[in-house]
Amino acid sequence: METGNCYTASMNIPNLDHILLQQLNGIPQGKVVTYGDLAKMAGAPNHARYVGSFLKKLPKDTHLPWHRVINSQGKISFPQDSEEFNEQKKRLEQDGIVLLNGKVNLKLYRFC
DNA sequence: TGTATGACCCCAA
DNA sequence: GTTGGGGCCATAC
Repeated sequence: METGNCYTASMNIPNLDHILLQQLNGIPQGKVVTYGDLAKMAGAPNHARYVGSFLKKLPKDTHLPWHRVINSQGKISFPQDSEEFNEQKKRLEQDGIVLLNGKVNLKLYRFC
């Protein structure tokens, strides 16, 4: 199906995890989205925090572009002294996304 | 059933 | 542009 990106809905979500997976897979290389955006795309405007829990549940060796998900401030939700931070930063740079002062320019790289 | 925690968001100062 | 406080939902104990 043609990815229902940028779709907002306020209805009950039967399998939010499944939808989040689809939306996550639908993020093209070189683009990023915020937790709230991903949740909104899945039809759950206020489930931004759930997205974080969802990503945390993902296996470490997953091939999903979890690194393209950042907070609304354009920053990585990990402490700079964390391994995850460097890993995500490295992956973003691989996608052609440049981090300025540890922040991503959402104006340029924000999907949707 | 109630409390505490989390890869968060929005708004105001 | 940055920081802090309050609020949102779901999971774990």
